[in-house]
Amino acid sequence: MQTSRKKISQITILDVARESGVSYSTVSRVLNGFDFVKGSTREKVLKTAERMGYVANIQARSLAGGKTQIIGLLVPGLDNGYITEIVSGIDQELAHSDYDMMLYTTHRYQGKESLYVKTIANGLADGLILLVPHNAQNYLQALPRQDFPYVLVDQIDNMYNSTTVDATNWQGAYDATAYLIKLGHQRIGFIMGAPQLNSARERFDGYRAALQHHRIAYDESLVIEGDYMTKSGYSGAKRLLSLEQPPTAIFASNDLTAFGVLDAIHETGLRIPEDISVVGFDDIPLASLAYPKLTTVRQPLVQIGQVAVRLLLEKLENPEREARRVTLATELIVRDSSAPRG
Amino acid sequence: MQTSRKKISQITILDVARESGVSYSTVSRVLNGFDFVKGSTREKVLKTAERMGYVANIQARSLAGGKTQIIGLLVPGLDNGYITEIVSGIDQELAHSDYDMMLYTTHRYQGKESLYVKTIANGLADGLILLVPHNAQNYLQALPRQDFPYVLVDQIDNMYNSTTVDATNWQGAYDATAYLIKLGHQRIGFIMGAPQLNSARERFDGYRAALQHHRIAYDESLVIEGDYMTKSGYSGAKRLLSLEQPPTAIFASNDLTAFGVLDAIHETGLRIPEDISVVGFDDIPLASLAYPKLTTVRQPLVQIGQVAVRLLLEKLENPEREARRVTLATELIVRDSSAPRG
DNA sequence: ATTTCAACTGCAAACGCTTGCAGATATTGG
DNA sequence: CCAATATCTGCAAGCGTTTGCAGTTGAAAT
Repeated sequence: MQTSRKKISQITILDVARESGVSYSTVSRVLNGFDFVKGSTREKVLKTAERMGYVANIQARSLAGGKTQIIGLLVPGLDNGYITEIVSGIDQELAHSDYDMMLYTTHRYQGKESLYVKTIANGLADGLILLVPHNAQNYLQALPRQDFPYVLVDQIDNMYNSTTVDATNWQGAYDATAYLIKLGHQRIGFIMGAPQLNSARERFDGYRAALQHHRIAYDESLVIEGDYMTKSGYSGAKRLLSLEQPPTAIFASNDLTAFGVLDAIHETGLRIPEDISVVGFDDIPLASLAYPKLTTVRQPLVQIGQVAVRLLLEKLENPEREARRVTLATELIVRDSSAPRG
Repeated sequence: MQTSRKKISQITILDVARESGVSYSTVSRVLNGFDFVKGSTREKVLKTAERMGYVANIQARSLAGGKTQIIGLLVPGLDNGYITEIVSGIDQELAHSDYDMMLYTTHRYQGKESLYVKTIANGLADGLILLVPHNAQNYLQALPRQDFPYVLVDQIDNMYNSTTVDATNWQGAYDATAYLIKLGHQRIGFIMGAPQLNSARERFDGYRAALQHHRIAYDESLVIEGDYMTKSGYSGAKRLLSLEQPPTAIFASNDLTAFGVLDAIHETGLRIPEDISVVGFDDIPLASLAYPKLTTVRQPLVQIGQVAVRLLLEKLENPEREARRVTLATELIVRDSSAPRG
């Protein structure tokens, strides 16, 4: 048997009730802002609670069926500017609300993912934001109630008609590719993201559409499957550069990947952008600090987070509200890593 | 009155008990790994729980006095590579354990800080890690039990004899300053961090000690009070550069500040490092991506997080364990932003 | 075959809160 | 001044667990 953890003198609703001479249910009602409590009583209770340093016990509140004023946030990890930017947006927006954030990292470990969802939805939180879950369905199945309020970020799902926030992945990729074509590039390498994410697929589609639209033949050897990580950009670029006829530009599916590409190119001694252009996607803070400064497709990451929160709060306020999908616009940011074909 | 949230069919310990034909307390004991349960019974219960998709209700468990297997983490915000690196370390280390992380951001808003501490320590989590709390005392006072297990990161406190992890701030600053002096710099600007943090004070002391030790007169006009933010680096550098006799090197108290310094210098057209050297502190991931690559004092940020977790887990396993302070070594990383005085 | 004891299992209370319902207290009109 | 009503308050049950204590079982010892 483990050491039994003695609960020492927590100040409870009962203490506050005793101290202010009312019943504990009245205290509860005051604390929850219900009507039917005389103004003077309310004042008195509030003051006593304050004075005694009362802090509600969330677990008890939740157990009893009350609101926790917590919203859960599930992210794969924190090792990535893309995610931390969105989290930051969520955090900012939540700071204006009465809700607190509880963040869980899954490390993409499937076991934990659905466990967390269940735990959170069991009452630990009032709502849930899922950040790029690899396969949303798995998560959503774990929801104990169909109507538990949640929002999906950057991952659509076709099965459950979920409320979703994402960006114009297709259009962004199209724009970037078209921009490179306009610069005179014909052989444009593409390093894809993790194919199970639909952002990756959409960007790929955008890339192909731009090629086709400009009557450039699609060359499979120029497309490398990656996983949105720096390493895959590095190895992908290495492969592209070793082709008999290497590309004159590389479009990486995200900035992290682009950094790997930058690295690989630097190693070969080629100059950027004189010898080869590089374009990324996301515009994480690092992008403008890289050398050379990265041309990229900006996703409004902070805003994505903010919108996710707003949608969730809407849903929380009005559970009847139907699901909707908000897609924010991307924007091509031209910096120093791209130039006309030499 | 708000909409009452109906609890829909959560699978409880009772369901599992009924299904496997034992009492609910036996199920509880199986789930908590206690002895005194027949092997066959244990198996059966485990299997049934698995099959039924049972997930423990943390709130109930906590209320009843059990362990939550959650450790709380309080950080000022997520908008800072320094913090996210440490958090990442914490996260990594926790991933190997049976504990989950719950992260709260305080935005340095005092009201929330002690509220969170109370909430968490009320049983929501089994332990607590405090990341750079502006004034640790405030937090620690809020602890309902003196012996609630917690660890302070990068902030010592003299009052409560807390378990602490930090880095050799003094030595790191001393080393950086001495390095600049060795390069021939005599007028070395210093931009301080938020003075209420003792890391800021220690670094300042290290800077002064190095000057003194090398018999360079301390010049107050070369020291600017900052707050560890990029903006303060920018404005601080502007001020330093507009001195009649501007410094030939600037030591910024952290990398974020150094980025501001870089910016300000770039604007004036001065070259780095030919005209002026810049040194930072922390070595956040951005540091090696900045232009020019930043010379800086590396703190083992990820490791700091990991150590914090390890100390906390130790304490959790053995509550009798006395508090201790672990100070990790810093290391000067020379990159491209510093050079001999021209 | 009985007793004895270890090995196991179950009951019930408790954790701090919310909330339906009933009861109490003002407040008003007759 | 009383009844009727509106307004407020309190009791008690219940949320899903843990755990002390008492009870049951079964095998070994007599």
